Parts: sequence; C-alpha cells; structure tokens
Amino acid sequence: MTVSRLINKQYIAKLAIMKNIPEKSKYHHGDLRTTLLEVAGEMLKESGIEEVSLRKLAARVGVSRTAPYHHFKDKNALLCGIAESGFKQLHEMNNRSFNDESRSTKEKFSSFIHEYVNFAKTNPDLYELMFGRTIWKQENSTQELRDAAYPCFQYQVNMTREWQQLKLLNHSGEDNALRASQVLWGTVHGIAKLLIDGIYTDVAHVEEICDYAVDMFLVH
Amino acid sequence: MTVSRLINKQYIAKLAIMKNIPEKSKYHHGDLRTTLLEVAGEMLKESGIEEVSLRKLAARVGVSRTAPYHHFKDKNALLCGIAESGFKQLHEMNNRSFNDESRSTKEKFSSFIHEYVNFAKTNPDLYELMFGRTIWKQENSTQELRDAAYPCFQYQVNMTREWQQLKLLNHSGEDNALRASQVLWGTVHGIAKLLIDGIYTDVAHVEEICDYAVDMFLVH
DNA sequence: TTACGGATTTAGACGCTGTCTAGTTTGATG
DNA sequence: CATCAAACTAGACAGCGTCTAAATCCGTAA
Repeated sequence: MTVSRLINKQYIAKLAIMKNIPEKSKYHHGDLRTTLLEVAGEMLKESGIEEVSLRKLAARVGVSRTAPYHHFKDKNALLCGIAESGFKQLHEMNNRSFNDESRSTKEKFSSFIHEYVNFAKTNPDLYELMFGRTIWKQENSTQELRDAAYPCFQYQVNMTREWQQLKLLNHSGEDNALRASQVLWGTVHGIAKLLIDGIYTDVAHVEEICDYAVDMFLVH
Repeated sequence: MTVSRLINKQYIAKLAIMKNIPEKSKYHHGDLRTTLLEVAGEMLKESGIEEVSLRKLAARVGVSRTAPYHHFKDKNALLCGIAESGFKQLHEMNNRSFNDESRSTKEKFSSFIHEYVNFAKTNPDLYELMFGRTIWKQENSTQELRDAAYPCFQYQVNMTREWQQLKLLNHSGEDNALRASQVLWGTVHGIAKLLIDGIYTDVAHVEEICDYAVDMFLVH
C-alpha cells in the first residue's frame, strides 16, 4: 500500500465520520466519482477555474492521477458534472423565488434580477464555468448537463410569459415570451459577466445597477 | 544561420513585397512586435483563443520560441495587445455609427444594439478575449489596454446620456446615464456572450432578439 | 475453497504548454 | 575597428491532459 493510497483511506474515514456513514472500507475508494465532484467544486470555489487541474484534484483526493478517468471521460466531463449541479441550484433558486406568495409580482420580477446577479456574484467561478464556452462550444456539453440546463432556461421563459400576461413589461406590439426572456436573460447575464470578469469594478453598486435595470424594463 | 532563421527572413521578404516596403534586410526581424500581433490575431480568428500558443506563434512567424519575450512581458501582455486593437475597432465602430447624420436618433439607438452584437458575432474569439476574465482579472490588464478600453466604455455612457436627454428610453424617476448605460451595455454584452459561447444556438434569430431588445428599452 | 473475470486503480510515457537562464548573433555607434 | 546594447537563440524545468499497459481488488461461479 503506497503512501497516497493511505492518505486516500484516511480521507474516506474522515468523510464517513463527517457524514455519519459507517465506514465500510468499501471496494477501493467507495464513491470516487462523488468525491471528485465535491473536491473539484471546493477547489473551484477556493481558487478559480484555472487552478482546477485533474492532477491536483487527484492528489488532493489521495488517488493516482489517472484514476479520475474511470469515472469521467475527460476533464471536460468532470467540469460538466460540476456545472450540472450549478444549474440545479440556479433552477431551484428561481423556483423558490417565483413561488414565494408573500411578494407581489413586481417584487418577484425585481427579485429575479437581483437574485440572479447575486448568484453569479456569490459563486463567480461556478457561474463562469456554467456559462463559459469551455463546456458549451464544440459539442463539449454532456447530455446530463443539457438535461439540467435546458429546464432552467425554459423556466425563465415561463416566468417571463407570466410577467407579460400581467402587462408588467414595457413593450409595443405583440408579446413574445421567448424573445423577451432572451433579452431579460441577456441583461442579467451581461451584468453578471461584466462584474465577475472584473470589468465593472464597482461591485458595491450592483444593487443600484439591478434596480435601474428593473426600472427600465417595467411599464410606467 | 539556422533553418528557422531562414524561414524568418523569407517571411520578412514576403511581407515586404506584400506591403510594398523596400526590403531593407533590417536589424534582425525588423518589426517583430507588430508581426507577432498580426499573426497572433490571425491565429485567433482562424482557430480560437485556446489554439493561440506562444510556441505555435513563434514557429509560424519563423522565430525562436523565446523571441516574443523581448517584445512582450509574457503571454498575457501579448493578448492584451490584441484586445487593445479590438477596443479601438469597437470604439471606432460606435463613433462612426453615432455620427451618421443620415439616420434618426431612434435608428442610431437601434443600430448601436445591432452593430454591437454583430461585432461580437463576426469576431467571436476577439470579443471573447477582449472581455474575458483572462486579461481583466487579477491585475492582468496592461495600462495600454485600459487606455484603449476605458474611452470606449465612456463613449457608451455619453451616447446613453444623449438618448436619455431626448427622452428615448423607458424609465421612471431621475435619469442616471452611467446606470442606464451599464444596463444597456449589460444587455448587449449578455446577448453577445450567450451567442458566441454557444448557449443561444439559434444564431439565425440574432436580429430578432436585438429588435425585441430595442423595443423593450424604447419609451412607448 | 479456489479460480476467474471485470471493475478499479496504478505508474510510465508522450507531447504540449509558459517561462526562466545563460549564451550567441547582430547592427549601430564611438 | 572595437564596443555595447538590443535582439535573438537553445536548453531546461515544471506543469498540464491523456494514452497505454500493468497491477490490484472484490464478487461470484465452479
């Protein structure tokens, strides 16, 4: 048993204690796939996307550098796995906010804008990954990722449709929920990107920018 | 004289012919810095940012792989150089469009939205570079880059101010050109990003999306 | 109980990257 | 013609993703 193998076992033991799982000293690692996703997510949060390498990840988990390849086709598949959980978070956030009956429709619309941008601000590297060309360009996205992301996109169209039906949004001519949602999403995505990419440097004014956006979209 | 050196000389000769410059067989390369920027720009356009490596660039120019370091501090400085020219292009495009007296203000506003998104669509990799975190995060941007980019940003604020004064934009309460411009810019940037990163897959509908955005922002 | 087979993990190697160091070539200048 | 700094070079290093072939382990069938 090598040294790294030993570290691995220790890691499993620690995890088992943390999660109150009886340490079964299972088949090899036990659940390497899940552990890889978790630890990679931590690394992403700690030091950004460019610091996430399969080799460092493997070392941190206490496993050889080729081990991850038995659970993910390549690095891209691992990144898709992380992004996938991000979309589930985002979707759930939208869902919770939209169904909060204690607030008016206008407030919910405003919340959507603010919460979306704040999600990106709070998880900049995760957001970067979720919407970066790395995983979307050139057929890189996995089926699982698309299955998590598309419903999230669709939900935004549905919210927009309701706002349109309630005559909340400024617009002339015929309503088109898809187009309106693409514009709204573009706006929050753009503001979020300019923020987390370091182009808008006045992070302190995010809320003001969001408020202004809400005001520009509402009918007066 | 090594083989690569020979290739280099041939390259200079070719360039000299193309540009009608008398081949002076100048000091070493002659103008390696400019050539590097040009060829790197070509590589970017041809095959995307991730295919631009200093080594491939050096090989293509016909120069040793450490030669670029005498003209750029590191890879980041080279990328900033490319982005810099991108901002000058973008600024000039905005300027030309805004001063086109043959069009109404409304048309100019609409043009801004369309032309901005189309700039990104036409030069996806350049746009990606210009606004990517690679060169903006962690103090990576050079002074020269900022000197080219900030006036470009400022110009957009000025345009927005004029649109506000002409009561073109939907909004309640007091006007704030900076905030409005941040929202408008966010919108075009977001739409552009979602497009070129491969998330909006229906590139055919770009113009429709832009039209819808214009309509949502105009006062009715 | 033992042998097998497939899942899991491993080390080794390859070619790629950015960049540091130390040395060489070159053209202009005194 | 000697000098000197600018321009350029090769060599080396550590890091990366990932391919290959070999080793290890566990559940199961004989």
